[in-house]
Order: sequence, then C-alpha cells, then structure tokens
Amino acid sequence: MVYRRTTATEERREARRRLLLDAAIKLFSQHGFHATTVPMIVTEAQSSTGSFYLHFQNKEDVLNVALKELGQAIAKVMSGLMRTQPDALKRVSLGVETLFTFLAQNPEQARILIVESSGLSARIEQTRRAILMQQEDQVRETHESAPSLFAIENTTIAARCIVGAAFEVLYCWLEEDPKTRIPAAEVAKAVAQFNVQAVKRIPAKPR
Amino acid sequence: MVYRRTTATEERREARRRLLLDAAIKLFSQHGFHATTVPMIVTEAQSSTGSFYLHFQNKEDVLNVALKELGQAIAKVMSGLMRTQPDALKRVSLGVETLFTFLAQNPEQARILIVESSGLSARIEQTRRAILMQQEDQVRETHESAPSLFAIENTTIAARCIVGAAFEVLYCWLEEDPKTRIPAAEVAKAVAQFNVQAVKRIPAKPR
Amino acid sequence: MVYRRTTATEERREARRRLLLDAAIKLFSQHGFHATTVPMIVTEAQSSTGSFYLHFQNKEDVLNVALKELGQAIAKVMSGLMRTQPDALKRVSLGVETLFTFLAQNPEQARILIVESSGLSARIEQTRRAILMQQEDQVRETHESAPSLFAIENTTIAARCIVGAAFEVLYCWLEEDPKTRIPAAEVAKAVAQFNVQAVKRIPAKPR
Amino acid sequence: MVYRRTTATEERREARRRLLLDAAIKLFSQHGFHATTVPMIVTEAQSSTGSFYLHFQNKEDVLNVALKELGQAIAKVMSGLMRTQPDALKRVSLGVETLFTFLAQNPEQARILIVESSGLSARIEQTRRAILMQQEDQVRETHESAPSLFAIENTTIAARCIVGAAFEVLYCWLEEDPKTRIPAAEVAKAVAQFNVQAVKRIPAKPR
DNA sequence: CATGAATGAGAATTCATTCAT
DNA sequence: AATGAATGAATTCTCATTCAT
Repeated sequence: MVYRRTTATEERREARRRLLLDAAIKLFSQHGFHATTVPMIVTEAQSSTGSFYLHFQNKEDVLNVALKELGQAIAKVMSGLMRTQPDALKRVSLGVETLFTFLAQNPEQARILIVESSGLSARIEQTRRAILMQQEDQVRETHESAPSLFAIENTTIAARCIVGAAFEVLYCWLEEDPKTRIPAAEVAKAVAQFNVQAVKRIPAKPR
Repeated sequence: MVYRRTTATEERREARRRLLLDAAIKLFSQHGFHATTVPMIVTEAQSSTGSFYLHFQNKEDVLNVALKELGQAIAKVMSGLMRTQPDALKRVSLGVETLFTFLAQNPEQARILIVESSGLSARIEQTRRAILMQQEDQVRETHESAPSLFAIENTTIAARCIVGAAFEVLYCWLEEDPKTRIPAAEVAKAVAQFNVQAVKRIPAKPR
Repeated sequence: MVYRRTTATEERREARRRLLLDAAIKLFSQHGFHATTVPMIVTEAQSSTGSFYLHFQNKEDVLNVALKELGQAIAKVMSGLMRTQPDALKRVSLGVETLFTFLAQNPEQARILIVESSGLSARIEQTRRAILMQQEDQVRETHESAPSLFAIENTTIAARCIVGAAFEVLYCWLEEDPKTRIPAAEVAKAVAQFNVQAVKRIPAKPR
Repeated sequence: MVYRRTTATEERREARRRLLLDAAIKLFSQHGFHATTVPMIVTEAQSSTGSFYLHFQNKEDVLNVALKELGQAIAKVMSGLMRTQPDALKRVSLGVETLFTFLAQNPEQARILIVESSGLSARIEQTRRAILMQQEDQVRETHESAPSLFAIENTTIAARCIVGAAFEVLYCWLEEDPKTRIPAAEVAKAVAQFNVQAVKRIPAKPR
C-alpha cells in the first residue's frame, strides 16, 4: 500500500527521533550545547550514535530542529490567543503575558532559546533571531494596526524593547529557586503592564 | 626612588598582557569564544602560546578578565554621569542613554557581553550577570530614591525590563549595517524614552 | 545459542585492545614510559588515537593494565609450580628459579616491571609493589609453613632480601648482551642457591 | 690577587649552587623527577630560572650531580669503615650495615637513587648503575680477597644479590611509617646477617 | 652574576562523524 | 534501520630552556 505514508515503521522512526530530540533538549538545557556530547545524548535516549546521524545531520542540527519546533509552538500559542482580542493595547498585554507564561512552562526550551543558543554558528543565530523577530513583528503589527492608541514613534525599537524586557525578566526568573520565586503568572502580568504603559498614548489632559 | 612601583619590566609585562587581551577581545567578538583558538589569539597579538598562559590561566580566563574590565568601565561611565543629575526620572533616562551609547562605542566588548559570553561556564555566567545586575541595581536604587515619581510596584522586575530592553535593542543595532543604521545616539534616546514612560507615574487628571 | 558470550564484535574489540597493549609494552620497554607517546603506540599497533582512548583511560592506564596482567601471569606460573613441591626449602629454591626464568623469558615485561614503572604515579607504584609483595608473601608463607627448616628471625626482611636479590640479578642480566651472557637457567640456579643458603638452618654439629 | 681561587664571590656562588641542589634533591625525592619543574626548584631555593641554568646544564644535570655526590658520599663512608676490618666475612657484614644505615640517614637521596632515578635517560641510568656497581665491586673484592671463607661460585651474582637485597629492604623501610617502623640499625643487622649466611662457607662437620 | 619574561615544540586528550557489521 | 567501534583532526596546555635587561 503505497498510499499510507504513516506506516508502523515510520511511527517507530518518529518515536526514536522524538526520544533523541527530547534527550538533546534536556541535556542542552542542563549542560549547554558544547558540554553536551553526542554520546551523552544517545545514552540519555537509549539509542546509538549511528541512529543519531540517521535522524539528524549533525549535533548542531538537533539544536536547530529544537529551536524551530519551539518557534512554531510559540507561534501557535500566540496566534490562537491574539486573534480573539480586538483591543490593540490589550493585545500587547496579552501577548507578553502569553509568551512569558508559555516559556515559563517550558523552561528547558526557554533556557536553550535564551542562553544556550547564543554565540554558536550563523545558522543557529538565524533560527534564534527568527523567533525573537517573529515576536517583534507581532508587536509591530499590533502597533501599526491602531496607531492612535500608541505613543511610539519608532515601532521597531519599541517592539525590540518589549521582547528584550520580557526575555530578560524570564531569564532571571528561570535562574531563581523554583521553590521561592514569584509565580510565573504574576511576573508575566508585571512585565505586560510595564510594556503597555511604555507604549500607550496618554490622553491629553482635558480642559 | 621608592615612588616608582612600576619598573620597566613590569611595564613591558603589562603591555604584553594588554596586547593579548585586546587580541582576544577582537577575535572573540569576531568569531565567538569557541571558534577562537589560543594560537589565533597569540598570532594576532604577535606573541606566543607560552606567554598567553603566563598572563592568563586559560582561554576562559581572558574572557572573564575582558568582561570584568568592561564591567568596571561601564560602572565608571555610569557613576560619573549619574551623580550630577538630581531628577530621578531624568537619571533613568540618562542612565539608559549613557549605557547604550557607551556600549555602542565599544562594539567588540558589547558583542562579547551580549552574545559571546552566553552559555559558557558558570564562572563566566556569573561575571556576565554581575554586569547586568550592576545596571539593574542602579535602576532599582534610582526608583527607590524617589518612589513618588514612579508607577512601578515591583522595582526588580522594572529594572530587569529596562536592562533587557536596552540590550536587545543594542544587540539588533550591532547586527545592522553600520552604514545604513540609525545613529546610536538617536536609538539610545528612543530606548530611554520607552523605559521612562514605562515607569513614570502619570499624574491624575485634575478636575 | 545462549552459550556464545563473545560475539564477533567483542572479539574484534578485544583483538584491537590486545594489539594496543602489546605495542605499548614493546615501546615502554624499549624507550621507557615517558619517551613513549600515544601516537607512537597507535602507529606501532596500526590503530588510532581515538581507539587508544576507547580502550584505555590514558597512557598511564595501559602501563597499569600491562603490569596487572604481568602480576597475574607471574602468580599463575608460581602457584602452579609451587603446589607440587612438599619440601619448603626446595620450594623457595624452585620459586626463585621459576620467577627468574619466567621473567627472563618475558624480558619486555620484566624491564617494565623493574625499570620503567619506577618513579611514576602513586597508582602505578601500587600496582608495581603489589607484584613484588605477592612474591614476598609467598616466600614468607613458605618460611612459616616449616619454621624449623629456617634460620631466619624476621621473615619479612628475609622475603624482601630474596625478592630484591632476584630482581637485581635479573636487571643486570637483562642489560647484558644476549649473545654473551650466561644462560638464564644457570643464573636462576645461582640466585636460588644464594637465597636458600641465606635462610636455611644449618644443623648443629653433632658431637 | 689572581692566586686566591676561593674568593668571597666564589663562595657565594657555591652557596647558591648548594641551595639549588638541595632544593632539587628535596623536590625530586618528594614528587619525582618528572613532576618536579625547574620553577618549583628555583622557588624552593629562592633563586631564579636564570641562575639555575647558570649552575647546571639542564634539569637532568642536577639529578646527575646529586647522584654523583651521593655516590662519592657512599664511597667515602664505606672505604673509611672497611679498611679497618681484617676479617673478610665481617667486612661484608659491616659493609651492608654501613650502606644501609647511611642511606637510611639520608632518606631523600636514598629515594632518588632507588626510585626516582629509574627509567630516565641513559646518562642517568649510568650514574645510577655506577653506584650500585661500586657496591657490587666492593663485595666482589672482599670475596676474592679470602676465597676460602666463601661458599660462592659466581661472585658477581652473589655481589648483585647482596646489593639487591639491601636496596629492596631499604626501599620498603623508607616507605614505612617512620613512627612505627623498626629502627634502621636493627633492619641493617638483619640484612647483613642474611647476606653473610648466604655467602659464608659452612665448615665440613669434623669427624 | 642574577633575573624572570618569553618562547614554542610537543604531549595528552576529546569528540563529531563515518561505516562495516 | 540500528549499532557502536574506529577514526584523526583539532585544541588546550605545559615546561625546559633562552636571552634581553
């Protein structure tokens, strides 16, 4: 049956790939990209070096795949939630909150995005930047969809500020002791509030 | 002459160290930490491997020293300029502008701080964070020096937002084509404005 | 077939390991431990650096493994021959002769044991001493199995004397020109005789 | 005054050389030849690298000088004591005792001779062997001076046995805890006794 | 004579990737 | 497809020795 694409074999193949990818994400997050060796990944995934190279081009490729997957996951989460909100200002606020919360719930991926994928190859840098830019684009679009609500001149800079602010706070939050740190939702709200006030137009004082 | 502590030998030693450090900064900034090898550094500095290890414990140590030096330079620039400004809000604005401008004028060090020192050892991470925290502390102190001017509840988060915003914009600016990008001073102003509006208390509309 | 524990892969692995070990023994014996480099070993074994570190922890580890193997070989040779001899004095004599002859037949290992493994790390020293002590213990046991035959007070010292004597003569013999030196068997006999006379009780002259 | 060879300057020079030599002996004995670096020696001697090479050809040279000095010291001690003893058997006994005791009193040099100078260059090996041979020669001469007293056929082998026995016991003694080990004099006596009995002719039982 | 900074050859070791089984 | 042994290029770092001051 040539028609069925997803045979049992392919499913097993996909499962193995998943295992390797998850192992890599876990280890990259824990030890960083360079300190994680391919043998470490295949041991963690209970697989073998040969298999690894059957599923990924090379070590960097896994990181790249992981980042792309994360980018898609973020995009999905964001687009879903943002379409429903008609108020542009609230959309900014909701966007920041959602992004923050989502990444806080996926701390390993977040760490990889923020810390571990920095300073590697140009290809990784590009994938990494694509995720940030995707966020910045979204913010920019929102701004431009209702300019009258915003007090911003350079929307590009504003968008970058918003994303930068969110990621820096997220990074610090990830480093904090999970037992004692402020709940993610609360921090997300504060960051959203900061950013919204930064960009919203303050109505002129009435007579 | 008891006064001369720095003999000719010591001066030469220090000069050699400087040469190595500058070469390392240049190369780290260009190729990244991992892609820069010790032979590359010593060739650039017209020195030798042996000398390198005479002046630095290992490759990571140079990066650490470079970061620490940058931290001190930033602290110096910031403290000088900020003491003179009595208005807390303006101090925030000036601080952001100064930080941004200073780093934009030292793009190699800025790149190392923002991009290349990420995801390395714990020791480097600590030095790197110390610089960011130093900035965050300064922002926080300013907030707390005149709370009535600010609309912020959690000053820690606000401080992190400000620093994150500045660094993200700076990072993007560094990546842009030097020939066509907006002048640093202008970008610095925009970032400062964003951050100030984010934190300042908007006076209640008088009846 | 549950019985076959050693798969073809494992056999090849073991063969490669053997090749490396033998090459190392040969070179250590020829040039000494420090003068032998890992590249030299892998070239001799027609293998590669990577393989070397796949089979051994580091350069010192090969030496350690070689010494341990030698220790076992000696133990095997000694135990086999000594169990059959009921007369304690003859057992001492036979032991010395056997040890000497065995090492004379394995001159590379003997050189490593006597000369090249001296003055290295504590770990090597321990392995080396374990072999000597194993011999000393054997001598001591023999003494203590039939005390009336021996004129020795301190059996520990006597045992050390015997081992020291044997190894010193062996060392000199190894250094001599193989073409002109006295046959090992003859030297072994002389050493055995020396040691036996040193320890045996001389019956009191009858009236 | 050209005639005076030992000027104050030369004395100081000699003193410096002595300092370096003693430092080297101490460190070689403690850490072994390879683990001792020239910087370690000059630091210990409160001197400088340059000075080191002013007094010695290279690192190996210090070891060689130390060994030669030790060889002379041993020769002096032995010759002095042995000339006075007319009985050849007692001379053997006294020789072994004296050698053992002398080295036990100079444990650092003893360690270097027995352990640390093994497995190095041919030149060192030669110096090292010269010391052992010097002892063996002495034993042999004694044997040959009064053959009727000895039951030995091959005096060379006997001499080597004696030296080997003494050094092995000495090595073990040096390794033992100084607080709990048997006094050197006692061990020396036991070794001497072992060796004497090994070589002396036992008079035929008279009718 | 003394100093110690500079040199650079040389060694150990790692690890991404390949490929025979 | 899966395995894991084998490869060897590449990198870090050490340390004996030299030599300008």
